Amino acid sequence: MKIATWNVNSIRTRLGQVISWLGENNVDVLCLQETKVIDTDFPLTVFHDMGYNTYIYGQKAYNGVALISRQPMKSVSTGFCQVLENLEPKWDDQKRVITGIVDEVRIINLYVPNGSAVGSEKYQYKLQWLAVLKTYLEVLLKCNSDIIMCGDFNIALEDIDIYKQVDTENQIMASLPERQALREILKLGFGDGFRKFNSQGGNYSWWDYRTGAFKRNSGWRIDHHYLTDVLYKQAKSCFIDISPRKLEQPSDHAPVIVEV
Amino acid sequence: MKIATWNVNSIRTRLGQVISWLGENNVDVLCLQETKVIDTDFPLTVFHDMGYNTYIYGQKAYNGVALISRQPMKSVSTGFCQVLENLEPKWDDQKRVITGIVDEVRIINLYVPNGSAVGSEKYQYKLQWLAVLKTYLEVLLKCNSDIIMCGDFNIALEDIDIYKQVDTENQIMASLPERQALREILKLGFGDGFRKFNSQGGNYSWWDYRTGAFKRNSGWRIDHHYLTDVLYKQAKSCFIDISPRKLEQPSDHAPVIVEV
DNA sequence: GGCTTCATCG
DNA sequence: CGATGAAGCC
Repeated sequence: MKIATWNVNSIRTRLGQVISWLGENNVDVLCLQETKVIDTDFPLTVFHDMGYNTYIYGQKAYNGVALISRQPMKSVSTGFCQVLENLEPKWDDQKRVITGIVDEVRIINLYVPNGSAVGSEKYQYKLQWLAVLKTYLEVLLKCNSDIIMCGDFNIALEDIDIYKQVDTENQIMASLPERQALREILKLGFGDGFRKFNSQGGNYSWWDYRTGAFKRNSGWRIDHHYLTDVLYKQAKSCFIDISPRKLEQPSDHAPVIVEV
Repeated sequence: MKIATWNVNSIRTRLGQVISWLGENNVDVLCLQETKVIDTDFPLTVFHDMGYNTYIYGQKAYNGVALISRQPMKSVSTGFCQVLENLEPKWDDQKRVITGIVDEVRIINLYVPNGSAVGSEKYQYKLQWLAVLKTYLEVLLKCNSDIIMCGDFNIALEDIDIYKQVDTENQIMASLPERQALREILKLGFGDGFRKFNSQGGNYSWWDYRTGAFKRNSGWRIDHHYLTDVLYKQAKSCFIDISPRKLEQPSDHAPVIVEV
C-alpha cells in the first residue's frame, strides 16, 4: 500500500498537476494539505472519474485537508472534536485534521500550524495545537494499533533536515519547544518512515518560493510519515518526489510517498 | 511618422507584449493608456534600452498614461492644469492626459473616463471632463496648428463603430450626450484618421473580456486618432492591429496606428 | 463575468 | 514568491 502526503498550496490552482501526478503514481491514498477551498467548491468529480474516493475537510482561503483513496475509507473523522468530545470547539475552527481507515490501517492527515515566529501568538497556538494532537493520538491509539500519521508538520526535527545551520532558539519550524512537542508525540510509538531508509541530509520536501530556494536546494524536510511499530517494520520504501516542484507554477512542497 | 495608441490595461502585466509589439512595429510614438502604475514603479529602463524616450503620468491602480517616443519630445505637459491654470486642481486627480511635441506635431494622449452608466455620477464626470478637454484643446490650438489627439475615448461616435444596434439613450459609450460632447470637440478642427481610409463597419478596437466577445468580433471602435487639417490631409494610413488581442492574457484593447 | 489592483498570509 | 479575497472597472 502506497500512501502519499502533499501540501498542494490550493487544490484548485494545482488541480492539473495533482491529477497528472496521481495518474503517474499509483498511490492508494493521497493526503492533501492546504486545499484552501470550502467543501462545496472542492473539485470532487475529477477524482471520482479517476476511481478515487474523496473525503474533504476545508475552509475558505486557508488550511484545508483531504483524503483521496482508491478504496473507500471507514471511520472517517474530521477535526479534533469528534474524537475529543470535551475539547473546546474552537480547536476545529481551522481545518487541519482528517483521518480514515483503509485496509485496517488508520491514516491521519495533518496540517500542523506554521507558527509564524517564535514567541508570537501563532507560535503559542502551534505548541498548544501539538499538545491537543497528542491527546487526540492517545485516544486513537486505543482503537487502532496500525497508524500512519502524515502531512505537513511545519517542523524539521533534526538539523540535517534543514539546508543550513539555524538558530534553534529563534527559528520557526526548528525551535526546541516545537521539536520537543513533536518528540513527545513520537514517543507514543511512531517512527519516521523516511529515516528508516535514508539517514542523509540534503533531502527536503519544502523550498521557500522566495529567493530561488529550490534551484539552490535550500530546503527543509517538514513533510513526514510517522508509522506505528508494525507498519514501520514492514515499510518497504519512503521517498520524496521532487519532480512536481520543477514544474511551472508549482506548490512550494513536494509529495512524499511511503510504501508499507 | 507613425503614431500608435494602445490601452494596455496595466503596463506591468502587459510589458512583454508591449515590448515585442514595439520591436515588430517601428512606431515613432506609442501612446499608452491605463498603465495602472505610479511613476516610480513604471518599467522605464526596458524602453530606454530599446532607444525610446519615455514620459509618464501615472497613479496607483487606475488610469495612467504614457508617451513612448523614438525622438525626445518637447513641451511635454501632464494633466489639464498645467495648460488651464485657473482650473480646479481636482481635474488632475485622475491621470488621463499627457502631451508633447515631436517633429513640430503635438501629440495629445488621452484616456477619457468610461462613465460607467448613463445618468450615473461617473457619467456626469465624463461629460464635464469632455467639456474641460474642449477648453484645453482651445488653448493648445492657439500655439500648435498640427495636433494628433489620440487615445481611448470610451466613445463610439457612429453606429457602425459598434457590433450591434444599441440604445443611444441608455448605452454608455454610445449615448447621444457623450457623442455630442465629442462632436463639439471635433468641430474645433479634427478629423477621424481611421475614417479617412475606411468607411466600413466591423472594425473595432475594444472587445469585452466577457462572453468571448473577441471570438465573435463583438467589438467597439472607441480608440481613435483625431488629426488637425494639414495632418489629416497628409495622413498615409490608419489601421487597427488586432493581432495582440489574440495572444494569451491580452489587453481588451488593440493598438491603432496612424501614419502621417 | 473577466481582469487587475491591493492587502494579508506563509 | 505565490496564494486568496475584496474592491473597482468595463
